[in-house]
Amino acid sequence: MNRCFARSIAGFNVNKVCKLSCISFCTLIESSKIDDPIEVIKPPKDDDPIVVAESPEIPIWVKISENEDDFVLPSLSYWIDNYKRNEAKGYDETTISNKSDIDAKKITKVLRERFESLDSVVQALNDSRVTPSESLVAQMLKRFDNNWKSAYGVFIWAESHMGAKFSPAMYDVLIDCLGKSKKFDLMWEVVKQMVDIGENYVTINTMAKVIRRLGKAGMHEDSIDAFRRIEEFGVKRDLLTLNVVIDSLAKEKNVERANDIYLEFKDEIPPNSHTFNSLMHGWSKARQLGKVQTTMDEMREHGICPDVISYTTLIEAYCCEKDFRKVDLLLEEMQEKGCPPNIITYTIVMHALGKSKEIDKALKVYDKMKARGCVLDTSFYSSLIYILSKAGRLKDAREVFDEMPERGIKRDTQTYNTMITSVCKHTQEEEALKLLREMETKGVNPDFDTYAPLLKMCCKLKRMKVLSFLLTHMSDNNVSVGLGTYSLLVRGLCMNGKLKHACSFLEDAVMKGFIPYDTMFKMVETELEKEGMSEEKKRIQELKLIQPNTC
DNA sequence: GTAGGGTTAG
Repeated sequence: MNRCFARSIAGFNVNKVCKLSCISFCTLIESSKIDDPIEVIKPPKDDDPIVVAESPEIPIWVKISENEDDFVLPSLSYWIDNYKRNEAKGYDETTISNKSDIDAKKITKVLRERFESLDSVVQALNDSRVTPSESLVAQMLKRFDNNWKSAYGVFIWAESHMGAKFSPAMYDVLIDCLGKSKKFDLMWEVVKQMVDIGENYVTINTMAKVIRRLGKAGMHEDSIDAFRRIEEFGVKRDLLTLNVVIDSLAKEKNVERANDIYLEFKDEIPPNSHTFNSLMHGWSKARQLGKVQTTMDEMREHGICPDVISYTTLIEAYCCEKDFRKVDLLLEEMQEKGCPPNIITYTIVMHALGKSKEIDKALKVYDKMKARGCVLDTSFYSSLIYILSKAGRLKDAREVFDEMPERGIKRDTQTYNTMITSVCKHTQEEEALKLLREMETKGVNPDFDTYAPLLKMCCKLKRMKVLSFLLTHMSDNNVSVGLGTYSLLVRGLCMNGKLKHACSFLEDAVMKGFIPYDTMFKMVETELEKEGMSEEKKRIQELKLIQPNTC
């Protein structure tokens, strides 16, 4: 009785009847792309047989809709072609019942619930009767890396079933995840656990993650402190770790402290080019051109010759000042000194020219490189696509994108992201979704930056159905749906008159244990006020008072 | 994780 019959799911032929368990059916429904031409005759309930039949007319989706508004009737028929193709490939029950896939989906389903505490996550996972594996955990940590409670829950649950400790690398992933969510007490607890497991469990990688995550959270003194005490964790305090802390501080807008640390330790730990390059980069980002130059001088005084990275950093600093005359001089100097510019140097120069509306000069850099037979890479092309699109030349940008394979350059995530962003900026919805689909067929993995412009565009166009499709798509592709996503959605929906949806996303974020930015609340409240929706406003204000559970 | 992707609107 636990089996049910389904017909014509997701483009399967009507004549082809497949047997699916309830769970398979639900996972299929959950993972199915938008606008499948199906009609669920009977809503799925546990242990209930399900009958699905093809809708005779337009595709209708009747499943799980509590709110009609969420499921706008489809217009994106081209997704359906995809299914036709899948059908041709013989996509059937065997494909969808792949065990590890099913496990991943089961776990994901469990983790999408809202949990009060870490213990309740672990409990729910215990009840799921899934047997954990190392690869399943790795996948889930990635999928939920913006959601510490789920990630840590999976980790604890799995380790308790595996009968052995995870590898140091897996622990490092957990450390990074907790640091990303600013759960520093928990992060340190895990570091201590690692120390207790045995020697060499904590490595320079672990401590680099700790230092960088503290730095990113603006806790610069804590990150410096972690470096000072690093030997307590069995990691040497050497040039490698010194460079990590200097680089982290320089990147996190605290190059002054980075410089302090360099001065404090330079006698004990003699710096190398890496140290100076990080400092130069920090000064450049702080828009302190003079300091970039003096750091380079100091480098020479230490008997270290500036390398291509030092020069490139200096050039980037002049690019920020739009001093392109000086940039040209430096490019010449590099040639003379036998340290010629490389592809990265040229990409920076071209990009800066393009951003400064000097598109013709930027294209001259491109021509020069082509003429010289330079090997151009994907990042270079992404820059080119970006500046062309920014200059309003979307057609040219697309042409460059299309030409890449002919020139033997593989289009990667970054290339697709740039193209998708460009197309979305011009609100070409179909094109944008086609590109996402193309990524799928070409096996290029999407990341957060792939979805962000698409989600924004959907907010603008009020495409709620596509939006919900994209969110599922994200998670299915192991791109974690975190605070960044919620923030984008709340803002986007608020600004485009989808207030109720903005509220429910805000609520969802709180329930998932995220602490929304103040601006998210403010924006929603102001809009609700404007619309005179006092009931909802009260609800949101109450939401603010909910203190997230820390364990 | 020593240098290259652009983000919040009006």
